[in-house]
Amino acid sequence: MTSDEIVQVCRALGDGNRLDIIQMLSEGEMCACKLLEKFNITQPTLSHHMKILCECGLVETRREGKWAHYSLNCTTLTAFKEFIGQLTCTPSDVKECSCT
Amino acid sequence: MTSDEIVQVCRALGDGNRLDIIQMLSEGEMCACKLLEKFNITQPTLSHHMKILCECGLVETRREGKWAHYSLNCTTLTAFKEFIGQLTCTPSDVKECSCT
DNA sequence: CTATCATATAGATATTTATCTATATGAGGT
DNA sequence: ACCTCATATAGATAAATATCTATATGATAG
Repeated sequence: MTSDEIVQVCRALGDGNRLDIIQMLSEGEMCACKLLEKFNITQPTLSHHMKILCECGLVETRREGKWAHYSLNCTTLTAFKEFIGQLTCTPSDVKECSCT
Repeated sequence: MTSDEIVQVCRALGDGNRLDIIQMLSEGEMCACKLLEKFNITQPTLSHHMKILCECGLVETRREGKWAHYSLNCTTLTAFKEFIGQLTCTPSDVKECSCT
């Protein structure tokens, strides 16, 4: 996963509604209509958010007749979790500032 | 860590320059001047990015004379990693769409 | 005290984005 | 064929944001 792809995932998660959607999908597949019930947004706005979540690869769509079922994409989620997991805050030795 | 705080961290990470900064700080504390050398941005722009990273709690500043040393904040980073780590993509049973 | 250096703030601007209303698409049912 | 329902797209708009130049702040050196 490239740095740009990570940025895109972070942008996607950087919205309250979308983060809530992701948390719901973490509990399993859910259809658009069900998601729509849970939020105070219009249908086109939900559609827009789902598009962003899909485009960054975090979410995938299963279409069944007129319904759209969304779920988390394991490949992307796992790669993202790995990336974040690798960040460390081990306090290294205090260094001199070597500028100038 | 509230959902809103997670959103703020994600927004902070949703920029290529800032993500790169975080990756550098993951290797240990670094001063502003050193960071500035690595990017193709002006000093005020770097300052702006650092402010955003600090405001979301991911980064902390240690001031030493005229130099500012930045490092990752362990508390926030750990909480964020935990949040992301908890997301799961276990494919649950395919459910009927129970709308109308 | 003054000049210099590192960083922060102010203000401007172009781009992105979250949201809405209106409309299109496309699948099923009658 | 036609109507209805679920979802997507188009277009508009207000708010947020990434960047710059110019300037302020505050520490250190002479």
